[in-house]
Amino acid sequence: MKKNSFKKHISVDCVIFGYDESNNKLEVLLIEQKEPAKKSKNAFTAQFALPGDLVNEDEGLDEAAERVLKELTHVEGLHLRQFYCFGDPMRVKQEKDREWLNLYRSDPDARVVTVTYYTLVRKEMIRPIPGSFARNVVWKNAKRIPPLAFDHNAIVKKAGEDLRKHLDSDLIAKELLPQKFTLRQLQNLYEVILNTNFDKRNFIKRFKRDEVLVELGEKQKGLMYKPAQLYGFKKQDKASA
Amino acid sequence: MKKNSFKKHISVDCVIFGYDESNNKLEVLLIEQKEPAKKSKNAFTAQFALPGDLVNEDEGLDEAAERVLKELTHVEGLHLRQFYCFGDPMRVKQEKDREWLNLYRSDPDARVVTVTYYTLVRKEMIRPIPGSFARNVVWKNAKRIPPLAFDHNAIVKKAGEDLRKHLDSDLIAKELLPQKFTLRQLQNLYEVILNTNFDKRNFIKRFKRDEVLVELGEKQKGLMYKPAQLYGFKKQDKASA
DNA sequence: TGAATAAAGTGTAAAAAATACACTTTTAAA
DNA sequence: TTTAAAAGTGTATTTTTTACACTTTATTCA
Repeated sequence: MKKNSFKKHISVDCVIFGYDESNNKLEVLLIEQKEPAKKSKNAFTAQFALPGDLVNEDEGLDEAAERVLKELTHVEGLHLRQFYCFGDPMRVKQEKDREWLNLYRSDPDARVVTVTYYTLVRKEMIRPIPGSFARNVVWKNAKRIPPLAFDHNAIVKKAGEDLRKHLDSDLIAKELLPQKFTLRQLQNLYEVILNTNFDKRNFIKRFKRDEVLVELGEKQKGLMYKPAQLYGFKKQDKASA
Repeated sequence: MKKNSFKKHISVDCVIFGYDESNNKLEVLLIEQKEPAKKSKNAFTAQFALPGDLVNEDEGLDEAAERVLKELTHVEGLHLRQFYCFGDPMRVKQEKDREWLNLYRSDPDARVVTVTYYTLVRKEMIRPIPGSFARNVVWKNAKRIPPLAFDHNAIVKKAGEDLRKHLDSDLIAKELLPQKFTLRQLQNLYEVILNTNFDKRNFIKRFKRDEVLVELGEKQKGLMYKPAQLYGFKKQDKASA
């Protein structure tokens, strides 16, 4: 086997959307870059960044994205969707990113092309753990993403566009709601992702017609006001294009 | 600058759809791999493949795709759309592709991740010229793609899906019709790409409603039967998401 | 010049989908 | 039993989609 030059040049980055039902917020999981143990001469300015990593020589792209996700969240089996490949020759050459590259990359000058993925998760289902590169892990409102390392702001933006485009056809809501949920929960989710408001009655008609929901004949319990009917998603046949 | 290991690992591949108006066929441009000048021991079995190449160290991905396209067709300014990144660690490790890799790659065992693009062109607008890797250049009906090198069959398949998905919203027809065209030409194009048949009247209603066409007040000339009204696409404002 | 040919051109009715809109019911707490 | 909070529910209108067939026009050839 030849020298392992592959590993320098391809990375994956993950945009992990976390849905917080309690306040109906959509957030993005970011890491805060870690300062090295022994301080370097220049003060290290930690930036926020997407979780990501170089792809190992023998590792598939999807697999690498899963690994990154798993290392961070200890959750497996989330559906990751590849959405774009960012490869500007200058994308890892900005001054602001220099320090971090010097600290963590065997070849800090290497050009890196990154393949990006997004996924969705219920925020309360995971307790992210900062990995080796990260000092901290934070959720940031998807509408107010701070300046990020590299070209990560562009990546988050594109991930959001893709998410909104596929929300309906991909049945993404299934990944973000509990198994049993109310129509209101479903509507809240759509409203926060698409950043709109729907009329209750019209909103439901769509799902009724498409026959994706099952009425479970159960109701919510232990809440202050009128409990709502619970629904689930129908199991769908594996018939697609 | 460090040693140039980038160039081994990232390629672009282009799915070039050619539209032949005269027989209403949609075709894909393939190269036939070239046998080396001095024959190697084993007989070289030429495969068909997508035009593509390794990305240069200082070159953007889009830029590389444009270069590949230009080298092959001598046409510039076509709109290339990135649609997926294929990175299976085994994608260039099949026995059938060994010979070609040995002949043309400085590091035939290197793992290569490929970023894929598709574009559309009126077939008669270009006369493709085989480049350095290619013995020949051929158009193949998009519905009957022969077995290709590497994972190129999967790439073509996905390109087709993406094309069909974006045909309407991306106004792709604009790239495949002459400046002045008849409604029948427009319909033929849609029919061959989507592989369906439309009712003439209903088909047109959509465009009338969306106000993307301009009636030019001219008619076809010099044909045997009733000449049709000519249309053009409206210039569109640069307002999009 | 008129008959034949080939494709262009054209409208309407029915069904389905999307939208706008407001009051009643249910539950638990006070 | 009153109150608070959210669930639940129906209809009329508009828009969009679909289905469907005959007439008109320009040209070619007897």
